[in-house]
Amino acid sequence: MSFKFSRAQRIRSRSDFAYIYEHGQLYKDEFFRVFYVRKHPPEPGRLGLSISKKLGKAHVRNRIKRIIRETFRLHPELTGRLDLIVQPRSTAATLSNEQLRQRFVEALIALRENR
RNA sequence: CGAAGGCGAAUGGUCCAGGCGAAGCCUGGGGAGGAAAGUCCGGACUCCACAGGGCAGGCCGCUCGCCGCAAGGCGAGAAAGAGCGAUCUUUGGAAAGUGCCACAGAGAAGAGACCGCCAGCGGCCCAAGCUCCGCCAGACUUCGUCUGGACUGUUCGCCUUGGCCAGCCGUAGGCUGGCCAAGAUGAGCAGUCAAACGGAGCUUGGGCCCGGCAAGGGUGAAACGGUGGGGUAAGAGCCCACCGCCCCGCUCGUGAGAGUCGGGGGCACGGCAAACCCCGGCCGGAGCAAGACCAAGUAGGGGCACACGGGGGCCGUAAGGCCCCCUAAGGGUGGCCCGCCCGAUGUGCCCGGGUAGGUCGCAUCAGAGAGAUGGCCCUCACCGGGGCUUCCCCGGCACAGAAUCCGGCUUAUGCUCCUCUUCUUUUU
RNA sequence: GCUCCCAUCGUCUAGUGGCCCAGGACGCUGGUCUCUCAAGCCGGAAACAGGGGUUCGAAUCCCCUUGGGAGCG
Repeated sequence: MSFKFSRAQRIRSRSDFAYIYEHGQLYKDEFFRVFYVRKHPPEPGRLGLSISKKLGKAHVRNRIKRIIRETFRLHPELTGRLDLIVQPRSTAATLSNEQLRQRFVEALIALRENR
């Protein structure tokens, strides 16, 4: 099985973002806000990231994005059939890499049970 | 993540052929920085109907040389300042003009006289002494001579000091008014004693006014040369010597500047230009979300208004600067003027409608287009700590990440290496 | 990414080189008033984002840093 993060797995167009913000559901916890939409013809999940400059300088935001993307790639069983837009909150910048991974997996599990 | 290559063939355009060729899959060279950062200066590039001259504005500023369009950098120097020193910091013009220099202080820019010092001349007042005249009293040696002409009390006015009270402003405290006490002084009245004062001149001392001085005190961030001598009523570059300063010349240096040089000048010329400004150099404006092309879509939309374009005073050809009135006077030249250009066209306002896609710009092998360059493990090197020390264990390794590119500046930073020098300590 | 703007008591602000160890309002706080609270009256604390420079003197002028905010086809 491939763990690539192909272009099809990314939310890219402005209209897709607008649709998910408009029609999606919202999950919130201490570290993330996640907008998500369940797709009825089952398709691979897609991910969009939105990080405010308030979280830190460019290298800090890059680290958070990489860890979230990595977690998304490694857990297709949690993200299938979902379009996600993840907004990390400013508390996420204080987490270590390992903590960030764990918290995001926990968030995805909570999100699945919330359906 | 990905240039490139291979497999792949949907779909599109064409009458046909030929050719182009998306997604997906495979291989895959290569893949963050010295600051990629801040966006503080520049440049390339693109557009702005854009050939030129200017106004305004911006940036830069010791000298010479080199590199550069420029910003800036490098090297060698100059002056001033800091430091024991190595070294570091600063840099056009204040004698073109305008402006500012609070408070304090006498005076803040061709300044000033508060305290202070002062001879002579001058004016006024007071005190003391002497001389003279008149007046009074007494004594005596009787045409006159000698001696003396003061003190005390009280009333009123004014001044000073102290105390108390009231009002006002206030942190202290101050101002105004009233009362009391003391002192000084002027006028009136009274008393004592033998008697109860007037004038003129000179000298000395004191006070005030007019006047001379700018040495000293004091204020300030800053006070219009310093030291010594002469000089004077007291003083002063008033004069002199030395030091300092300014100007001119000469010499040296390409120059900023320098000189134990020569001459002149008694000396004036304070600070601020990161205040306006002046001088010199450079710059047209905006910015890759610039801009170009393709596709789709709309409409070659409708209505109303406007049509050479203000006036006056001073400097200037004009922009511009200062002041006033009237008001919104085609548009473009992307701050403005001249000039130039457009004009069945342009602008302003109102109403209505459409797009939010793609490609290029966009990279000399980093390069996307919701934005890659990552995580974990192993090994080695380095740094710190510890231990059972040819080894082992634990921890650490910064600042921070391209989005058109390039040149600088500034700021943030861990470790390693190299070169030169100073100071301190120790040893010799 | 590019181009700009702003920062003064807890909040809103005044200030445009010296009169400012920074003024005002609301809020906070101590006292007074009241049976109590509020209002009123009297008083107090509280700020120039940070650093460096120019100047005799900086909230103000210049530079750097930090933190907020706005615009763009």
